[in-house]
Amino acid sequence: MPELPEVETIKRGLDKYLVGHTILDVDARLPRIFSGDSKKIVGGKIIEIRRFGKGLLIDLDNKYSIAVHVKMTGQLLYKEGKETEGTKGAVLRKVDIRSLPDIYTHVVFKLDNDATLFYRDMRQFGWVKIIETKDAQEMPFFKSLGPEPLKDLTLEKFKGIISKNKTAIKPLLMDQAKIAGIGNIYANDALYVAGIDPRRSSMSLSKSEQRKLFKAIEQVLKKGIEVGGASEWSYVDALGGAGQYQNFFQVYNKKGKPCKNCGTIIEKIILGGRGTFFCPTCQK
DNA sequence: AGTCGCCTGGTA
DNA sequence: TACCAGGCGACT
Repeated sequence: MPELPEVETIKRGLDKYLVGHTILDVDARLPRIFSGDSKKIVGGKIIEIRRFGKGLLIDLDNKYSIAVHVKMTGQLLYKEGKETEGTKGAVLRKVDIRSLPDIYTHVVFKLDNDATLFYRDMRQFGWVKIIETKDAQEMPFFKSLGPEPLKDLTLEKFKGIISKNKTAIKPLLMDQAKIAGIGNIYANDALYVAGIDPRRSSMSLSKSEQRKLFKAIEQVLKKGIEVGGASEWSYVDALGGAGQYQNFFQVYNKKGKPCKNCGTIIEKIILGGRGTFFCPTCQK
């Protein structure tokens, strides 16, 4: 699920529903995606959810944390207690929480008050790790992240990153070590909003283009968060609900459709191994 | 910097 | 049947 706005939406859902619960039991059904000692978190109370790039940390009050990366199809799904079961799950649209756990559910966290947290992942690319909270920043994934848009990625830092690299601008935006959180959807859309060809060498951008791209990144990420992320594929929020950013795609997944600005047909190429969509007229 | 592998499912 | 998919890491 993927990118910053989607993971942020999950985080906010977990803030609302998961914090305060005590973990009573952990059932790791697919050991390949699970690491660490599940016994360490039993009895721990969830006190905070933190997001770094596309990764999440669920902190407990006993010095342990659950680190989660959902990669392409992972989902963190919260089901409330029996007394009110269905009032949240029933309105669900993409994943019916009442049907869990199913064959794609790989970790089940049994919580107090009859609530449950499920980690569900069709493609099994994601991971769940039990770690000591103090070790989180030392994990390779979290340690390698660059600055975050909408947080510590300032225009000055962005200009520095852009001007020091000669790689194509789109793969650079998606390099988590350079900038954390941008994935394929928002990289495509931000470059469209900024009017920049995704194949351009990063260092070839003018000062004005650097500023436009910085603003475009903030704009598309903010919009993504505002509408709860993009549920074009399997992404859902913590209650199994769909986001709406797919209705606001500028160029992502729009091959063959007319550009919203000039009507030119949107093209698709492969860049850095990923599908890349752009308007050959508006993006130079 | 590019390609492949990890997996499963949806679509042409 | 072949190719595609919000990611990432380990290879060349």
